[in-house]
Amino acid sequence: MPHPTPKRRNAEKTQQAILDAACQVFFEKGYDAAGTREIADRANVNVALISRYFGSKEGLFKTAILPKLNIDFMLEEEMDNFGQRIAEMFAAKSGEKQFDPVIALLRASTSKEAIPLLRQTVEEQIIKPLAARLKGKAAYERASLIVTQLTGYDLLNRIVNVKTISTNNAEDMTRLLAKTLQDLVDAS
Amino acid sequence: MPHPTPKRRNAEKTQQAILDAACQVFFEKGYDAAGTREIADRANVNVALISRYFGSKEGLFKTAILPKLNIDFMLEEEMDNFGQRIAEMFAAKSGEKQFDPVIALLRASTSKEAIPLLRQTVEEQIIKPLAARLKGKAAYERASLIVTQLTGYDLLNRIVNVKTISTNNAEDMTRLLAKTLQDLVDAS
DNA sequence: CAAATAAGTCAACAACTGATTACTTAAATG
DNA sequence: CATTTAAGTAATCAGTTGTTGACTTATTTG
Repeated sequence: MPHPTPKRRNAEKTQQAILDAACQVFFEKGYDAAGTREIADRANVNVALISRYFGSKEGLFKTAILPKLNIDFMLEEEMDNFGQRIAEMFAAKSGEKQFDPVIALLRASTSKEAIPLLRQTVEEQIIKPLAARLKGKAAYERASLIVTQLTGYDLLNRIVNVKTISTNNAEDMTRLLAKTLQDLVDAS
Repeated sequence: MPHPTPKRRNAEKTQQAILDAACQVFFEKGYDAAGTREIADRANVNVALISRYFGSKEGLFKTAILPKLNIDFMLEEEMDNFGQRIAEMFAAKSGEKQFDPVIALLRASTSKEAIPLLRQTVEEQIIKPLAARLKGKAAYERASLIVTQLTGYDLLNRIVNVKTISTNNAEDMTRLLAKTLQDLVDAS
């Protein structure tokens, strides 16, 4: 008896299962290397349902990953200790294996189809709101450099796994990163 | 008469043609998206010769790209204007379409097979020599943060093509990047 | 309960991937 | 010049990719 209860049908739950599985696989493998069949298998769902519900792999990526990108929680508190807060946060998630939308996006950052989505998200959802919180001149430029620093940090630390970043001296690393970021926040 | 002179045979030149074409294609498309057939076509060479001369696509990548990564020329001059020099250099190559090994490596940075090669190169060929040129404490940590900043800058500026980085205010951008880098060089 | 609709399945397509094998042809060697 | 060695070619393998159309089955509606 392979199917005692032949599985209740529920489009909404199926779509959610696909979205959850997509997050996991895109996070682990990036855009290109993530196969629709693997996503469907992990969701315990037929491959064809991806096309049915999300149109295409690109549509699935858009629906699953992009909305998770939100840095509001980084900007809620005061900005005079932004550097320290963020540096500690990035250091803390160094070893994390759990889903992280930033890593998912970075792993997709070299895929032809994902780049336009990524570009818009970085501009609108990340740099723009950050710049809005910066007082003084050249807010966009400073925001951009904060984002490039954090981007490179996550890329080399968590994707390329460069040892000198994660293992050397975590305290020094966090302190220096905090200072670098805060200087960009405070710069005039 | 399709072949008036049926093409002189020269293994060395053939290998060089493959290497040159490989640089171009890896630079343009990254590791995964670069196909062996396209590389062979651009080199005007049969696909099978890639396997013959370089064993595999990975072997070709290793031979073609990795040796081009060399930051010695960045470290030859004095370090008290490092920030300004490098910031100007990175700003200048913003619009470049020509082969750049850094971009080639970045475009490969999310490919499973290329990551180990990339990691070792970043550690040994980039962070290590840079750290050796930094006086004071936490040289490795400061070198790492310089590299992460430049990595993120190139990734978002030249691969993702984030507009706020390239088009907004180039002067401010260069000035701020120069200061950020120099502070990390001078930090104690 | 029967008909209509929605949900899910299956098999296949067409395009592509990296790599290999057996082959042909040119160049070098004696 | 004949033979050996090296260089290059063509066809193909086995695998994967995203996507689709025809089908079956469950759920809801009248």
